[in-house]
Amino acid sequence: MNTNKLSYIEESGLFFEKLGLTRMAGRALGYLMICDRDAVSFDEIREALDASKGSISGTAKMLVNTGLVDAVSLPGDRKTYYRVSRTRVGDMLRQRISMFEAYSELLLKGKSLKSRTDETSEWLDETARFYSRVSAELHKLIDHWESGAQPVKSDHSKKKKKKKSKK
Amino acid sequence: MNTNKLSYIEESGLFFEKLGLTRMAGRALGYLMICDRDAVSFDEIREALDASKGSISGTAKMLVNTGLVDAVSLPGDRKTYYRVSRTRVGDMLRQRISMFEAYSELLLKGKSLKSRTDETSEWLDETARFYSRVSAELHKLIDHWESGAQPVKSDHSKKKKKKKSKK
DNA sequence: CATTTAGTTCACTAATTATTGAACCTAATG
DNA sequence: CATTAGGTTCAATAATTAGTGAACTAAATG
Repeated sequence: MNTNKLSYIEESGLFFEKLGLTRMAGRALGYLMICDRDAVSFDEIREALDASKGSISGTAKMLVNTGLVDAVSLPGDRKTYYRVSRTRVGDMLRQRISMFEAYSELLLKGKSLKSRTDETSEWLDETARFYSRVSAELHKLIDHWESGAQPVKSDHSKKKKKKKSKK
Repeated sequence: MNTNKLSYIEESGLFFEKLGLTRMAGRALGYLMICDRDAVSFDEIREALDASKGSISGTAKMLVNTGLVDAVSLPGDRKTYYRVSRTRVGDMLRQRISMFEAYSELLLKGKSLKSRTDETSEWLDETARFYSRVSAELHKLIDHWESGAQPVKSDHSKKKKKKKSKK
């Protein structure tokens, strides 16, 4: 594999590590993104990343469980293949949104525990409302995008891009 | 301190730990939110959290550096006091948005490294455009909110402010 | 100048976690 | 049935990191 691709794989490893995956999972995902193949076997991933079977085993499970990667099996072939998930683009964001909601709730709970009203309680209240709003707007944005403003899944029809209506 | 507040502090510790702070920093922030005092000294925090000076020292620096907490000093008093930051509500979100932008760029870079067009490259492109859009919309939302759609900072209008005179 | 106050710094401990590599498992194949 | 392919599991290692506590510093106070 060429140097650019190898360093992309490392970059991807570091990026997803920041998001809470393991570095190895980030590497594997980066590899799947750029490897120009429809699906890649367990052992091909292991070799490309120069890692142990144990590590790839855990990594593959993690990526499939979080929905970032799809496992693919083929008739007459006992290997498992992997590829970047065909899920909708918003799926990853939805998880993040739940953090905003949890934050909003944490702030409101904090406010309710206070026994006086002060600038901090006002801040708690406003910030909670803000993140609640952020969450709602993001859900709207995802729904709008996924409802066809942009084509998403391979749908076996002709790819014609419909223009987005102005918001 | 009552049990509810103590467990809120722990809950806050765990929450912010998930966001990448230390557990102690999350505890401190939770404590500042609910402690019903205008500002709290280093040693009061240390005592409330039953932690070491070293830990609170690092924690206080971290919270002030990330803008979540303001340090306050008073004339004729050599202690440093801390309180939940008076920054605008969007400040914390802005940092998160930069991750969406970084993600979008990572995906586009991945696409550019591919030597063929396939479903994965379409996915890379669309997902990149989606997160770029998410980022833009969030910036708009923050600007709108902070520009006065909702009151944010203690301004110099009708809100009455209390003077601190502690010693 | 000596003491006190308010923190800072740092070596160490404790805890967690990713990765390895070898042993193990199980379904398919010879 | 024995072997092999394709993983899974787990004990051990490596690496990172939070928190402690004691030694230290710098500024204010007596």
